[in-house]
Amino acid sequence: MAEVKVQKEKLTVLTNPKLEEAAAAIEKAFAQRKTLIVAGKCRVRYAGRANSTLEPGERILIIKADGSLLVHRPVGYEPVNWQPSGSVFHVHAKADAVEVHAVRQKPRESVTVTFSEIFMVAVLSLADSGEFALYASEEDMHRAILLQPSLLEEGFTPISYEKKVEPGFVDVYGMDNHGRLVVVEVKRRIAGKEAVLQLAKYIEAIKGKADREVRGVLAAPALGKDGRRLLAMLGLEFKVLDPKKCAEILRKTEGKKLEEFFKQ
Amino acid sequence: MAEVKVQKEKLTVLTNPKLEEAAAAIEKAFAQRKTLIVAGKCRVRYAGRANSTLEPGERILIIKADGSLLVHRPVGYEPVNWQPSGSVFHVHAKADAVEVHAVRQKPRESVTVTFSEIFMVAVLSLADSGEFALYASEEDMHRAILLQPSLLEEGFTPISYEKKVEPGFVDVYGMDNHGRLVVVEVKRRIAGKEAVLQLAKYIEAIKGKADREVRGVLAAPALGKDGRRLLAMLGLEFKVLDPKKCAEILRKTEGKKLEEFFKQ
DNA sequence: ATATGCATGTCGCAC
DNA sequence: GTGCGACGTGCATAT
Repeated sequence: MAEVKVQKEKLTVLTNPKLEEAAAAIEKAFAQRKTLIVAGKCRVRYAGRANSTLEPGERILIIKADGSLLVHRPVGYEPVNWQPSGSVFHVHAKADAVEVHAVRQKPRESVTVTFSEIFMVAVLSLADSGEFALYASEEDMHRAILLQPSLLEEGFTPISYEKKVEPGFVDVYGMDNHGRLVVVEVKRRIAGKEAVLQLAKYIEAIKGKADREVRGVLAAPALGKDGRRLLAMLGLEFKVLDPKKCAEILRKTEGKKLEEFFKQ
Repeated sequence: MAEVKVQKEKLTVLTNPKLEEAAAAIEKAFAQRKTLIVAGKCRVRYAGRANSTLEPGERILIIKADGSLLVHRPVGYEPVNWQPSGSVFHVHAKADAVEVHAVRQKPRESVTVTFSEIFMVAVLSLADSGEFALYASEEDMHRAILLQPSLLEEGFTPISYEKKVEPGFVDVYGMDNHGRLVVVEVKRRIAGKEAVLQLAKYIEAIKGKADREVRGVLAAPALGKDGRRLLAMLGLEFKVLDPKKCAEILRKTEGKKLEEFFKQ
């Protein structure tokens, strides 16, 4: 076993520790609310909304201070087992195994990772206050239409956004230059059948209440061919709207006019 | 810097390496298709389907042999940035930074992680052939109904499963003891409005083709109250079906009768 | 607490 | 490749 401690608070790494040493380090990491990385041979069981078993193999276990847990196999983007934040952890050193137990309530579920070998234990104190910003989300597209309604069509005037109607929420809702109501469904990806159906649903809800003519417009970067058929059948319209372009518009205008819309 | 190499093939850990040493180790890990874990202070940029920026902070970077990448902040179940498998990596050692670049095609997108400090580099060879099995999935519920149709109701006789109808796939499709067609939509969670709508859609498609009476049954562990209203309005039915119970039935019967259904 | 819809969703399967 | 729906989806938000 080799232990390397650097800057007591920052990083402790054990390589090929004895199982009991590993267990002690893991326990300590829990107590100190540190970030924990364990690599080793383990078996995993999950019981909760579903059940799962994972036979022995070499994986990476990550446990964070907020009570989230990840088990990663050596391939794949997704964790094979996990626990969202808010879990409570316990570790048991057995004769020839170290068992890490994670339980969360609501829903009641648990993950048990049983290590028969441990290659590495890393305990980290990570400080991270860096801001994360995402551009070109659907929300950005909504905002861009509100800021620059001509993106949708000349003469379009927004009335409200994310308006609650019976079946759910209308993304953007406004009026065209002929006085007709326009219901807009926005999608950040190629829109399919379900987007068209969603729009149709809203249209029906609005038509039932309004005495004006109502148009339905699906705004998305593209329209899948399945959606195209349905759209035509239902007498709805499509408008090309690129998320990146919307993000660009927001960047330029700095969103200075947005407050009027957002406080309504 | 402290380097600990153990079992050359299995594990190499650098703690507080100089940036150029870290870069070399990372490069080598890419070349050898190993699993890589880097902890350090970094900034992250993503450009692709959307764009994102993440200002400097201390995080964990994981890169797997299959070309998947994860950036984990010290809190949260989800990676703040990622790249699914199939990405190609490059590392650049700069004067006061190490830049890791991940690019994938289709969709074209890239993640760049720029480390200004590196606390740890761990390079691992992980062997994992352990089988993963999940129980109580929706698929298990389908199977359980086929094996033991009385779960749905006495006298139910399955005709087919995952039958293609115009709007999509019917989960299970059969006949009741009055000779009426039964369309079954299965959900492994509390069923809401969208499950009811999905069922209604299928019913309409079947009704158009069949000359018999058609019943629609939603089978799920529970029904949300929104779903309840809609279900009543549309004249559909609900049957309690517990995923765990279905998994139990499969476990007992060992699925010996399943082949007849699956080969059809 | 429940309901609703987005997500850089990812993934697997069928056509 | 594209379409389609499941997922232990997770997550934020609004009621």
